[in-house]
Amino acid sequence: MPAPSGAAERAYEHTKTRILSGEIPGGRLLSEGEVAAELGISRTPVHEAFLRLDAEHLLAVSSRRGAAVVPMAPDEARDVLEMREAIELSTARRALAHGAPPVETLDAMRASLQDQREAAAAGDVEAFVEADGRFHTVLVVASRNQTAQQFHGLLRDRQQRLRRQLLHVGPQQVASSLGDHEAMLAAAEQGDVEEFCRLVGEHVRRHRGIL
Amino acid sequence: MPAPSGAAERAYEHTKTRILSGEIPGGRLLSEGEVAAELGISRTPVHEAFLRLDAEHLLAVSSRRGAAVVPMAPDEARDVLEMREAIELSTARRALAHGAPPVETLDAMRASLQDQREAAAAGDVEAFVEADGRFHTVLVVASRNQTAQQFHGLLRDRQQRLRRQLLHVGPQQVASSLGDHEAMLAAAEQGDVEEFCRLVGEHVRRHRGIL
DNA sequence: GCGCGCCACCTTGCATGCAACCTAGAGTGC
DNA sequence: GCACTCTAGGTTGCATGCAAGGTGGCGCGC
Repeated sequence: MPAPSGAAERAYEHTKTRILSGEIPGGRLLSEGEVAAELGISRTPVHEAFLRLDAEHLLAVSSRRGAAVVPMAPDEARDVLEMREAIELSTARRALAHGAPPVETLDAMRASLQDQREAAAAGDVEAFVEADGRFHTVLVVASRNQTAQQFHGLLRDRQQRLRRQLLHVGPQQVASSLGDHEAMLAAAEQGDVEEFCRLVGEHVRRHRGIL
Repeated sequence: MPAPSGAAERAYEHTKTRILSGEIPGGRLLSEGEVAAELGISRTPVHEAFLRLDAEHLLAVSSRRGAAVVPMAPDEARDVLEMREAIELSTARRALAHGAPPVETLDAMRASLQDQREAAAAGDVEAFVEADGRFHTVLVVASRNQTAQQFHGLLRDRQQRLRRQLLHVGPQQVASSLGDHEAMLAAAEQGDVEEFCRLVGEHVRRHRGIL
């Protein structure tokens, strides 16, 4: 996101960042005027931003009552993980349908994996989570299914929020994920679809166990 | 859709219906003022409706150039079908995880199937398509995965549009689908997850063959 | 005839104003 | 003390107005 030129875009990014980071707790009421005053813009673009966030199920706007940050149900983590698994399996099957993917794809996975190793070595959990997300996105993008990319992006946002508030990513999770990812990359390099899908399933199951 | 009380909601439903039905061809330029004048409301709620439609990838709004109805790429049908398969497989696995689903779920499937039989007998393709969509939604709802329901709803909208413009649903497709659905219901009644998933795969593959 | 620049029109983005509506709280009757 | 009403504040929904930006077409120079 280079430059949020429009006021509506600024309001959207501003509010979304604050919700995803957990700076605004779930259940908290936001008002359009409040955000508008913070950013020095009018209520109109803030209204649009709130509607977008409502469509992403991050905010629940009630007519003439205000907008509440959607609190996270314990089931939500399970739902989001399940959808991510479904989408990543489906896109992986397509991306690996004709054997190993092109070098650019593998290089992107390798680069992300290298970042993960460095972040893990440095104990930088934030950087690891970021690289982790990128790793899982590579094959989704490589599948060239734009709908899948759209859905996967929405899921990543919500999972980021879950991770901050429900899960506590510790060193052992980092190490475990890193190992899973290395195995997944190896399977992708050999174009072994079934093995890759099996690993995705295990990976998700492990995440789910943390709940 | 009981009563579109708000002006923004009216503008949304109005425009969406016209896009999905194919009344407005792909590539056609729409302007907010045009729709606002048609409905006798101001541009503000129309603007909001356009943004929602843009988020659903039905409309592409360009700043100060107008909004174009997104033309349908031939790949889009494949993408949408693939995502539907992924979501329906995932939700079916959960809904059937503990054997046969509750009676309400099976009854909903049976009711939709009965509507399909009647529509097929009467040669009413529109009614069949409607009941078809309901059938596929039953297990998604039964999975109680709200994210899946949200995604599946978006996919149904886009598939409806594809069906009107790319596919031509004829009597043989109706008969074929009806047969598939009956087999799927039987598998659901017996709680046979693997058989159900296999049938979903075949069903989707058959649809895909029409392209 | 052909290419180029300018201008008028059309479009959206945002600010502002007003009215409807919901909610919380004080005040009143019992 | 308790329930009820009514009012005052706050919030959104929508209309309107204005300005910035893009597009197409006309006219001019060649």
